[in-house]
Amino acid sequence: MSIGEASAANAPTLERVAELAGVSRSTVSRVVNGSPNVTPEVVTAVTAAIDRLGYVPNRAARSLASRRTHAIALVIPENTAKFFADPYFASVIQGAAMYLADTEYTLSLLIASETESEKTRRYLQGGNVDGALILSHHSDDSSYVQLSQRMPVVFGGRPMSEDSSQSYFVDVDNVAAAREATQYLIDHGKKNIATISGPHDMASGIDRTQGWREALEAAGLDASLHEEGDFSPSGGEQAMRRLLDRGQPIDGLFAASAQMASGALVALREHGLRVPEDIGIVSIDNDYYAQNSLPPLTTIDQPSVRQGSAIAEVVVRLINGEDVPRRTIIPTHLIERQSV
Amino acid sequence: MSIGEASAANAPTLERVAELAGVSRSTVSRVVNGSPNVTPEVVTAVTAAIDRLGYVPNRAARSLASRRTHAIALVIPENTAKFFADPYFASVIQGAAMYLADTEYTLSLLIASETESEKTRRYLQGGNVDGALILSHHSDDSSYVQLSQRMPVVFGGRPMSEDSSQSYFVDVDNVAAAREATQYLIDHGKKNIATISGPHDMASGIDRTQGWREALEAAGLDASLHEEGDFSPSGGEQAMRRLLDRGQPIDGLFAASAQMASGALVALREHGLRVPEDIGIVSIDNDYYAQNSLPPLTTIDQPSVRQGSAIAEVVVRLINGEDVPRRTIIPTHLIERQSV
DNA sequence: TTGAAAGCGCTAACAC
DNA sequence: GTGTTAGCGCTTTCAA
Repeated sequence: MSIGEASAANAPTLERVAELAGVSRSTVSRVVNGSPNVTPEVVTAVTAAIDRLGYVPNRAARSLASRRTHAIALVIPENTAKFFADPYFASVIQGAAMYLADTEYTLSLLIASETESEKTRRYLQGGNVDGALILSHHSDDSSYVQLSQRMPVVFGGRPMSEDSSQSYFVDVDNVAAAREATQYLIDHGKKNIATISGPHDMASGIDRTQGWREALEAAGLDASLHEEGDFSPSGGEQAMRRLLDRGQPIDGLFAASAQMASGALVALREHGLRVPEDIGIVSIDNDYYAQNSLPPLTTIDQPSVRQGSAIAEVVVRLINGEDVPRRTIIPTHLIERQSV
Repeated sequence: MSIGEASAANAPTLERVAELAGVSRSTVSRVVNGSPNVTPEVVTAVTAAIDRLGYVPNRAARSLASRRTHAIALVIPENTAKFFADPYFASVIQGAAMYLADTEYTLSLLIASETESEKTRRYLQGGNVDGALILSHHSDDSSYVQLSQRMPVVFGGRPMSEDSSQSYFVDVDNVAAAREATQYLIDHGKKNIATISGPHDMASGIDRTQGWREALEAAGLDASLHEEGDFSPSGGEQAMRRLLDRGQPIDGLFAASAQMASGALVALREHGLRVPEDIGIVSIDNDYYAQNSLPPLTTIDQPSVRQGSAIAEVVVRLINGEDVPRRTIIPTHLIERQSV
């Protein structure tokens, strides 16, 4: 016998509790599941027996009988290394895990590596979880949108799909956030405002670029200074170089992530450009990069921990059959620091 | 019927596969579990049936019958916010999740908040997982060491306990790493080498301080410049201030984490001290703090992703009844950058 | 309000 | 090598 079997072997069963309390197994089950149709005295007796035995329901048996797993999958996108390097995702996981810690649900971490996507899909479809949380949804992975038809699925960020209106998602208003950031630059007298955007196959990439453009056009300013990054510091650094190489005047930068802004700072320093004297920067994300860059960044705070707890809450409510709005928008706010 | 039940309801069962393949359920079970005692032809037939039906074993039923859950808990310590802010932990989780993605095991994230520690304990003891991974083990939480007696438990980092020799853990050689870092400073002519250490109730905190002291004493240098931090940037910043406030000369600093080193940099800048001209710094961790500080830090790389995959591997092998050494030491190496 | 009985889908002896 | 037979521990009609 391996060590692993030891604990399960001696675990008290519902039947033992029933014997000790002098009732049937059904009754114990009702008490455990909080059924209202049980006499208070019986509840007391059963509860006492449960405490005495230290009874914990066997999750597998429960799942098998009830056809519910009490597990929720958190699907992590293909590019794992980048995923974990980004503090945004860590915060979202944290929020989701913390919310679920107070519920009866457990979080299962799933790595959807490209080679194993079929395995992941099967796992999800195979009734192993009651719901799924999908993060960082690119335009090329539509399988998760399909999954929505078979079980509750909630996306962190608006999913890229024709019928995203059918999906449940929690997001910040990226367009508005980008507009606000850009407007801040405009209000501070900047005239040549560039953007380093996110990838064009991610909703947050597209929407933030749109917000930047809207603000610029509303102010009658040029909106051609656009280079794309991948949300990472090095992506930001390279995009900034390309921007600088254009040889056009730039006095303002809207970076779609603080990580990219921090990378841009490196390129700017190389070129002998000072922030905020020569160029003002506003970014999105209030993470370590925003707080510890030199100078600290004026940025839009998108509460990512809260976004994590929100996607978890939505999926739980969906599982419970509650009526939940398809889109949940988390508010953002601008934090003024020294980069403008 | 809630959405959640939909998928499970139509899911093909092992029995359907058996019918389609014209064999008994036991045989299908054998094929699914890779039993060697099945004719190749039967394997082919059954595999074909499985593919045709898109059969996925029901995890709950399997667990119930086999008394194995195929789930492994990753227990995250009480202070969640700090936990997630530290890239070290994110890397360890990443490593563990990636390793398990290639196995039949699933990772369940458990938040062991102080208010819910009883719940966590119950969950673990209740046969919900086949094994547990414990990170960041402080000296005051001995319950997990006890848990080792009931199921395979592997610690990330040497657990703080009288009988840590009884536990399985994966760690770097913290003493040697700290010694090497300090020696590097000595070799570069530093004479007054301070340390900002980790907490004194964590093994990594204690061991790294010891390594620093050993190197200093071996070189006949003073080992009194010691202030404690909590591995975080702000902890490092405050510790550096206390060090500076002592008014003693300091020309070298060994920081027990890159995060603390990055915080120390802030305090140093305030005092008008330059790195590496006035003071040389070596830290531990090759994370983005080490890479993106100004200047980039000379540091000891402890491969945390690898540590994560190692704890996962050890627990899986333990579950499989294999013989595994109680301690697994991951090698470290020094990366030279510009802080010395 | 409670109990009896019938599975949930799978594994694991045990026979053949 | 393969099938038969019991359950694993729980939920859930259905009666009482």
